[in-house]
Amino acid sequence: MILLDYKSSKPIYEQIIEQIKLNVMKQYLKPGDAIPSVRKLALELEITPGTVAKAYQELERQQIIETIRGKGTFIAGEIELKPDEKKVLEIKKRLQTELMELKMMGYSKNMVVDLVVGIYEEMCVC
Amino acid sequence: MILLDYKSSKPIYEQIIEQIKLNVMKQYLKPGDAIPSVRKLALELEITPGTVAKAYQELERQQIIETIRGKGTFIAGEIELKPDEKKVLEIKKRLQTELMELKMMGYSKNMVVDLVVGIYEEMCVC
Amino acid sequence: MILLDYKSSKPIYEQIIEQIKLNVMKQYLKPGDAIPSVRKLALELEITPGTVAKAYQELERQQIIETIRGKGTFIAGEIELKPDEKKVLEIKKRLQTELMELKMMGYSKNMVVDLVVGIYEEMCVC
Amino acid sequence: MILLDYKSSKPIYEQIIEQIKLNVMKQYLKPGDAIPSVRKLALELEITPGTVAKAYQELERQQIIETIRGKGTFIAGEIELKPDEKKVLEIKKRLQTELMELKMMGYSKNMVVDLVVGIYEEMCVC
DNA sequence: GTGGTCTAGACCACG
DNA sequence: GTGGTCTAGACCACT
Repeated sequence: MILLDYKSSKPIYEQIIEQIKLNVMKQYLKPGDAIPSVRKLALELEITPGTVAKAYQELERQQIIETIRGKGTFIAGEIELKPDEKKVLEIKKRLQTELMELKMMGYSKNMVVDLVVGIYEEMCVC
Repeated sequence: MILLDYKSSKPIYEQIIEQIKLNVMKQYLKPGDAIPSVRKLALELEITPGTVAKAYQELERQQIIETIRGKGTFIAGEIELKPDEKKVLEIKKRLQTELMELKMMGYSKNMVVDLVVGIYEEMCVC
Repeated sequence: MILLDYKSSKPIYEQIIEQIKLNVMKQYLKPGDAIPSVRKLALELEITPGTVAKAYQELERQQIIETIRGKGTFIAGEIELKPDEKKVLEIKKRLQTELMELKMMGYSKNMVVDLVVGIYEEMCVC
Repeated sequence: MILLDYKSSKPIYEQIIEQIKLNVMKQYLKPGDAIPSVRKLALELEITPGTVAKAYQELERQQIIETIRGKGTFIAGEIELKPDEKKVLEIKKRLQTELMELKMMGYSKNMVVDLVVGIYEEMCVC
């Protein structure tokens, strides 16, 4: 369910966050579903519990998951869509970096759009 | 010409690389144009020369610039477009991360496409 | 009568203690009134009896309730007001934390006082 | 400058967060001021660097401080006051808990207001 | 059983 | 020098 790239420079805890978000978006994980306990996932991924805990805490901060004391961790009931101007700006900057790389490799506007649409559609059930 | 965000988590040297590439793409910098020496740029940006040197080294490796001993540093004659499968894959992964964030903020496919087209067009003279 | 927030970081048993105290203060519960047995309340709140028992023990220690073997549990006859210097100090510390958060959100002194008065008045029959 | 209560049940990293916020509010720390490095503060407080790092990361998330790569950590330039409905509700709940305790010790409305005003005024320069 | 916190180290990239 | 990440444990409170 969660695949890590241990060689990646992207921190493991961020990879976990992303994978779970992706699973939620693809509706493999639905509101109320339990996700593995910190220790269980740590064993499964062969990492230390602290790293999983860090990921879970960030996900809880983002209200993607909810922890119930002594019970476990669950996908949050309602995930609110709140557009955040500041965050969009950051994302735009990062997108620019990537689009620039593509453009330098000869990607035209249409090719870029096709690529983006492909990624977007693959990401959801819509 | 080069604007740095010292608070950003993106390394300064990467920001320099990116800004110079952007200038090339917007044709503010054309093949053969001189770019400031390491020391001069370091002074201008109020950073240490080592950081600028690191950026220039990487740009030279990517054949965006050329250093001619005793003369200075220049934008490379011809920048070749070489689509690199591996690199595209990496970019796709990073794009997915960003698109996911947008989707979680309520961005529809069309909104994402608009955003991307906007960034792409702003990036070039086309 | 007792509402729990299972997602809250505040322990369930503490929530029970607080809710019962609140009921006493609002005079929904008066000296001599019976309160549900541990098992009954546990069933009602869908939690384990141990958690309810823990709450009742603490309430008994604070002389808010009294357990009469074979009869049940009741609101204590007279609840004494004993100002406890040490406890007030602890409360002040915690209040400071909360007031600081409010201040950082732009709450002026008057706004804070209004808020506090509102909470206080809502809490009692006065 | 930062005093910890090692016996407190309040996590050390939260105590650090609070103390720094307090210092900012009292204007002992002003925008642009450097705060001790993770290692330095850890040595000073005789705790491990990880705990300090956790506090600093949370403060950065709240935009109270800013870290500049390889340089250090500084008080943020502008601290924005953004009232957050949800957060206020949480604070109200916690305030209710504390006010209830006070009321049970015989504190009248006026006494509570005096206490709160005292804490608020002590907290700032205003 | 659960998650939260903390220790005492380590390694890394950055400037 | 700086902060960020991670390990491999430990202890705690809660259910």
